[in-house]
Amino acid sequence: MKIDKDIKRNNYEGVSLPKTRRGQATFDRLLKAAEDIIGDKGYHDTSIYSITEQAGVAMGTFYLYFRGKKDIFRELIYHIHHDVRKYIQIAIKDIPDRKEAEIEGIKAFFHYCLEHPNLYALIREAEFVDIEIFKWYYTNFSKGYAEHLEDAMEKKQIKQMDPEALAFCLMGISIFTGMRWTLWEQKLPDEKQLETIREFILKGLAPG
Amino acid sequence: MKIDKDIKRNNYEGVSLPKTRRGQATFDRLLKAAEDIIGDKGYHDTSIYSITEQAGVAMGTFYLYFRGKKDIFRELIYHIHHDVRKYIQIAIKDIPDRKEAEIEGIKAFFHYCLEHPNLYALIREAEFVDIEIFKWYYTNFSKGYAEHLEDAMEKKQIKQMDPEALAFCLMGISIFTGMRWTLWEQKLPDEKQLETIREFILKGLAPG
Amino acid sequence: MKIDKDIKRNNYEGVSLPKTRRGQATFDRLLKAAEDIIGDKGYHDTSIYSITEQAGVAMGTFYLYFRGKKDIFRELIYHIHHDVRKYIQIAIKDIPDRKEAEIEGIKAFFHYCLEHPNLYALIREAEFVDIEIFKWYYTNFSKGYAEHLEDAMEKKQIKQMDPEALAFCLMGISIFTGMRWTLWEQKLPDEKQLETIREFILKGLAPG
Amino acid sequence: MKIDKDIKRNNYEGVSLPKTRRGQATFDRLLKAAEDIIGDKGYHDTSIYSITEQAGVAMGTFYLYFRGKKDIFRELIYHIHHDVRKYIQIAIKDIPDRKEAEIEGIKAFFHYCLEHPNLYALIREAEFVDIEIFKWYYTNFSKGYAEHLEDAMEKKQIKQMDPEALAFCLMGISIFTGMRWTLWEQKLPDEKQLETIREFILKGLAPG
DNA sequence: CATGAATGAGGCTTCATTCAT
DNA sequence: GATGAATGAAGCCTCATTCAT
Repeated sequence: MKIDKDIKRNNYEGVSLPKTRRGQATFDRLLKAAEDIIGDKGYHDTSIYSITEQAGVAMGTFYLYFRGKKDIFRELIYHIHHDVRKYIQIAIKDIPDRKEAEIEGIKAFFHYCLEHPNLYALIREAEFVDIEIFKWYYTNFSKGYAEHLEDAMEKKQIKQMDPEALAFCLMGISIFTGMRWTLWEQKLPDEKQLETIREFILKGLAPG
Repeated sequence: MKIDKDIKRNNYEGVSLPKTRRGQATFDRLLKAAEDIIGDKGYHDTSIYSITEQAGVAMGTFYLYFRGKKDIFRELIYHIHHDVRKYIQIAIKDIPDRKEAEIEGIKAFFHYCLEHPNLYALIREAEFVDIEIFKWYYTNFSKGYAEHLEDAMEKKQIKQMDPEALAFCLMGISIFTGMRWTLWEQKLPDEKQLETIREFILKGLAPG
Repeated sequence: MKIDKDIKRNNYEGVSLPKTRRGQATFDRLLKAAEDIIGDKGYHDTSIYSITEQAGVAMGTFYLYFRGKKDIFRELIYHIHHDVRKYIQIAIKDIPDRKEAEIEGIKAFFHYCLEHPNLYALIREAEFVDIEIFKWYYTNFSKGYAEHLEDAMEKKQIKQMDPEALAFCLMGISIFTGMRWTLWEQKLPDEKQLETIREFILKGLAPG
Repeated sequence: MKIDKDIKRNNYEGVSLPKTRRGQATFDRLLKAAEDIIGDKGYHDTSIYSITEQAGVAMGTFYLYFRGKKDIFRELIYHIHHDVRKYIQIAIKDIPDRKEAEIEGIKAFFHYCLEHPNLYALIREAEFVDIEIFKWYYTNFSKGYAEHLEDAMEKKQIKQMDPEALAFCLMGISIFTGMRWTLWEQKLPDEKQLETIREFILKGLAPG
């Protein structure tokens, strides 16, 4: 898995970055409050007032930095995107074998989901808040994924297949399984289940 | 894949079934209108008024049959659940080989998604509207799936593995891939992509 | 205290009396239901639907007998009026001394209030539902009261004073005290308190 | 009669006090409008919209200061409570004789009722809007009253009796009589009637 | 006599956003 | 940069009453 060097961030589209240190602190508090509350109650049940209250600022302040409610949500998605990628990258950076890296990447993803129970849910919720950011997220993510798979195909570590379709298969497994164990039980799949997932993927990818 | 013979329907929780023919017609019109509009604009952007308007009844009539917006949404999910299962069941009922049936079931699911572009999205949206119905849906669905897989394992058609984990892997692939091609391009994965999915799954399931 | 021989009841003003035995039963059930529910929750928090439901009839049936919500309320007031008077009359009918009869009448009234905790409250509520019926009730009641007092004045049993003002003083004491012990503690004033009330009234009324 | 020096006001239960001068002005206008309209049409026939309209603010503004209609009503009751007590206190502050003070207190109360025809009715209506505030009102009022009577009993100005029962007798007379002449005729009882009330009370209270 | 579906005005409440300070 | 009062449209829901059967 690969991390975008730079997530394109347009400073003037819905979000106005602060210019002073004090402003930066306010901005950060707003974002943190949004993460907490939207993460907890979802986008639609979160009012901007509750965000500013939690952040300890006045209502008007919100609009100094964000054009509206959707914009802070989008900002949140960018942050999660960045976080997840970094988290996974760190987990797999020393694994030379590609197939093994895939498996470990998925496990890392599970861990992320469990550590931030409602954060990753926001990615899924994005489909119903701002479809464009949702598509951006998965397009972006899958591209990185697909490149990796192509690499591995060239090196004959995995079978030659359509990289995008394959990427979505693997993402589907991770995301859906991750959701299942996060929402239902808030724990990892047990050993036997992990082994099943691992085996299914490894055999599915195996060359020949 | 297996279809519940009967979806348990609790008549007295949030939904009041009509007692006369006239009432039944009204009820049906409301449900159809909800399907159209919620399907089109999503749960949160749909007002109850717009549903009644489309159904050609007065606002108050809505509340004769549903306690609130969530209740008609839940009713909709029950219907979709039933529809999807029936659709898939019909598609695979004559396929004797289990692995082949899985593949065809997934293809049928893709077709369903494409034919009802925004209906299946409601299932995903349910996570953010009524988490219980969302969990009910996938718990229910996965049970049927897992039973089938167990069958196939006993018959050595597929490898012995954890059936639930495997069911969620396969569902993850279908649902995520289904979403991808529905949302991005409104068409099926192309031949090469379908072949990739097929091969990945078949190899992943293969015994030995 | 005296009871109107006949409470004027206009059969065609808001209330349509039933003509058949079956109708009479329905009418009675409606009235009983209204007494229960309005007594319990007050006029404004009672819906006609809840009355018909409790009475076991359909909504439309209500309008066969009552023009609207106010009309059944008014009917209730008539009934309570009649009840209260009868109750008191029975309690004092064998007491020859007028002053003693007043005291016993008040005690009987307290008992009525305690036995029908929320029925007498409806009389007070009438001020805010239908001021005319409210005024009717107390005008009527006070007239009977005043006549009695005049009688007693002629017989020199009590001092010569303005009968109406006196009637309202005595009613004020009964009603306000009755309300106090009903609402706060749901029991009678204790011995010492009763004795205070008794003494205060007797001395106040005493001739000379 | 005695006036609370300070009416306990809980700032954080249903009422949010404004923080700026501008806010205070708005708050006051809302309260004044509520007094006018609820006083005029009663609690149940007053819509929040009509209050805001009269106050010249938008609907939403109401909810900046009051959680709901009940809360502004309660606020009103506090104000009336305060007003009435002050009004009576002023009227009797220079009267040394206790029995005479009682009589004058009641007359002052009559005047208050006539000057604010529908304000005191709100106190009675409170029984059907918010029973707790209603009980608070009379509990509070009667306590002051009873203390006064105890004083007078110690000084042998009036007979030794149960102070609470006596207080409710006197309050019953004032309130019921006050209501009678306010509602029926909007004038004071005439000379003869006043004299009757006066005599009845004075004799009733007389020591010995 | 009785039913119960349908009406629709009316009221309540929330909340994203603006704006004067 | 920050405040917080004010807005008002938008949506929810109730319920007295009517009417076709």
